[in-house]
Amino acid sequence: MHEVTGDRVRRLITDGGKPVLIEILSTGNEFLVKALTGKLPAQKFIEHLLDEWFDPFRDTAQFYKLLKKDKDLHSLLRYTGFHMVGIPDLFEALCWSVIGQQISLAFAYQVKRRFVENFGNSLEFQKRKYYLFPQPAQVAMLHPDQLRSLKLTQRKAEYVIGIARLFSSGSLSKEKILKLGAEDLIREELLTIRGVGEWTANYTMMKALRAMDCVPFGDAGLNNALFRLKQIPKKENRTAVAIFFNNFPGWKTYLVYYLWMRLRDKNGDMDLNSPKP
DNA sequence: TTCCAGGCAGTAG
DNA sequence: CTACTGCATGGA
Repeated sequence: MHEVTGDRVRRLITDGGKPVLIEILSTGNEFLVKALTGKLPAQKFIEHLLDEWFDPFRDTAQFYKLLKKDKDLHSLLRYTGFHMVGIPDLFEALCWSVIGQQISLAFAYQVKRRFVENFGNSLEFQKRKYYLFPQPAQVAMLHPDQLRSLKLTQRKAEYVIGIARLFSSGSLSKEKILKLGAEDLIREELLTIRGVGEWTANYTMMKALRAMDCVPFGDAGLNNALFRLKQIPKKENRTAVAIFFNNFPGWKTYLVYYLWMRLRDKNGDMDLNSPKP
């Protein structure tokens, strides 16, 4: 769905009309966006997309100040400058988090790739194929067996199709969800969806809605990271996790993101002097 | 072989 | 309310 080379990324987008392949170049101070095929959507549309995707205007100074207060968290400061990558499309975010439930990330990526390549609209440019995430209306018509063959479980196949139906029928949309306002109300609403539990609701809210205080309780990776950094006594201790995060009001989501990055760096022996992003 | 992955719904008590 | 179980695959 997106292709990164050096300081630029290509991605197929649509504002409801014909899909357009765009290329975004980051200079460090600004994004330069151009259409490689077709016509670039309105400036407002592009600005909004970049906002939701890269969160460029977030002032993280306060967050780093909080990290500095705890010695055990100093290793997270090596990610200074990283802003959380979002998933602007709510349908995609929900599907992705359902797909990723309970399985390793590597496997989850494989499944998502198969899903996108089988059911997403695509466009070829310079001999490479670029995909949009599958549209709800199309997914709504699938039979669970079509998703099972991509290695989703029967349950997950039902969840994904069910979510697609909610979107294609119009009973669920990002606009409607945002209109609820308070994070608690949104979380409550998401939890009524079959296949969406606490983990998925929080993951979706942080990635698609940019809610700032989301903690995906129960997350295996998160628990591991906190245990390694000596922030919780045992790997599974919901209360300890909650207490830990309460020290970071307004930054819980970012802290989760940084902890996930920290986990990726294996044993934490990354060179602290490596260049910053 | 067993255990665990960026969980959830359904059921029993 | 909490505790338990089946789901399904793949890597360690």
